[in-house]
Amino acid sequence: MGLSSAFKALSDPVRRKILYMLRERDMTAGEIAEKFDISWPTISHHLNVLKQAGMVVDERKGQNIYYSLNTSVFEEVVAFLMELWGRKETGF
Amino acid sequence: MGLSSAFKALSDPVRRKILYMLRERDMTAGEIAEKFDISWPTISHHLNVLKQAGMVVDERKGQNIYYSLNTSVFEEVVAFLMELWGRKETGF
DNA sequence: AAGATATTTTGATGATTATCTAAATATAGT
DNA sequence: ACTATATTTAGATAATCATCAAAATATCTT
Repeated sequence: MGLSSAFKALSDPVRRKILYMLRERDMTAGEIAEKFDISWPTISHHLNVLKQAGMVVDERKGQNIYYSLNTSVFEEVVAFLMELWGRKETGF
Repeated sequence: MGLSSAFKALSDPVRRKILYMLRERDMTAGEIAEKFDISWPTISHHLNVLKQAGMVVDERKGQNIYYSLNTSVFEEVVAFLMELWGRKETGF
């Protein structure tokens, strides 16, 4: 299920934009939601999809919940693509 | 739409397996379908999803239709992931 | 304990998706 | 032209998904 949920998470532009924002700094759910013209529950849903896919981590600090990138899954995804990309018969 | 359809195409294990098989050699739709316990129309549907995403190319040769990998889209996908993966503040 | 703020959960809805069977199309060989 | 082979298209169904409004939960402040 790892690769499937990761690619599924990446297939939505809203979620890709969230990941792209988190690349610069950790953000609260509210900060993230403000960047979109989408309801908070929908953003919360997207964050949950990313969390289930292991691409983000959340941590509560007081009233806020901070989200941050979890790059370990990216390794798996990139590794799969590189293996696919590099043709088998190529020896180097 | 490019990245979304590419990631969506990659989110299905059947389609990932098809891509993985095509890495070794070009195959006809029939050869591909034989590898799965899924109906031919369903495989045809998956091939069409991959084609729409620009990840495979099809070419008719007589009765057969050959499918082959199209790696140009992979560049785009990997580039996006690498940009996401490499943290912004890292200078090297 | 009561009110304010931040975020998620619930329940509902319309859109998309994976799958099937049956029918249609295209090519090759007789 | 007819038949066999290869593959896709059409039509239907059940499952999943993105979205919203309303309600619930958690933490902080007073």
